[in-house]
Amino acid sequence: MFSKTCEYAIRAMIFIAQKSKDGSKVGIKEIAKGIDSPEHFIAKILQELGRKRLLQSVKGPNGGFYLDDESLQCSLADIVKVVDGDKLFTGCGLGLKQCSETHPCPIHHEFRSVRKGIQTMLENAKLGAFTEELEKSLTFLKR
Amino acid sequence: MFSKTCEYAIRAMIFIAQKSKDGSKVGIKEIAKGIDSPEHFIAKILQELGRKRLLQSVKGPNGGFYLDDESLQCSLADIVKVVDGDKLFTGCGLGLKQCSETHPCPIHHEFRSVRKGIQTMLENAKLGAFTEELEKSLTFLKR
DNA sequence: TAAATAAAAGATAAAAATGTCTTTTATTTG
DNA sequence: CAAATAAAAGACATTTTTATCTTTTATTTA
Repeated sequence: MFSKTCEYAIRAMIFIAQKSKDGSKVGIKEIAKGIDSPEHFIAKILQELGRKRLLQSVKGPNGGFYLDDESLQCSLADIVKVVDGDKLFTGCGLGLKQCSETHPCPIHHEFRSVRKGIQTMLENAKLGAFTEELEKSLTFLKR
Repeated sequence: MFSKTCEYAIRAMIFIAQKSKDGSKVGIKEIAKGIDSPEHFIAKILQELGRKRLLQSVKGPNGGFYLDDESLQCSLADIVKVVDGDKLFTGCGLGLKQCSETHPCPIHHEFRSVRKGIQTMLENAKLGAFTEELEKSLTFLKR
């Protein structure tokens, strides 16, 4: 469904969101451990998300990554678009570039509703909304 | 959503299904052209589908690939399972191996219904059912 | 201002997916 | 049976994705 890169991105952003709720910042080492990902690999991903303003960071002592109030309103769809592009939301299920509403592939119409469901779900999933269940250990991000 | 390999596989199987309706067989060259894919690459994929009995073939003059009545009843879900495995249907959206109903990731429950939608859609899409619209050029497989 | 800290950036490597080319095997037909 | 045909199989190449390691830049604190 998502690339591995995107899975890491989502997990990291949810992790940072949780840590950001009380205004604190979190270092890349802690993030990598917290979501069980390669440190430098997730660092690259976060740099990209930072450039796209989905995430904030500061260098130096007491620095780290965090999400401001606006970023906490980001949805998973926003992250997916930055990392994997929007082919999941708009691309043809069979990979046909010329596929469209008026020139559909054999599964175009069936796919439309499925895709819509994915998009709606991801757009409604705001980063700030995962904290409570994580705190209560009703959900998890590593193992 | 699917790997490129799987996209080719589905396109090829729908193509062969169409040709098989009148009992004729179709060669790998014609398939590759018909779905706009690399010839030897799709050949490999069809060999695998053949080994799994989703597809029939005969060698030699007048040989080629075809689908018997049973294979025409195959669903796209069957093909996806052979080519991409069942991670699309059962895997965690965030790539967490330990994720389950009782130990869910933050998006587990939201994902369940989306995944179910995909699975239902693919299981209901039988290879034999695409022919008519293709014949009428209401849908297409290349460009 | 010097030292320490932590992200940013760059370079390289490994693994997986995708694509191409050649040889082998099975089948049919004359 | 010999030749032609077409799939099966094997070897190899390229591209993309994923992962690792090193250097640079920015910031803070003593």
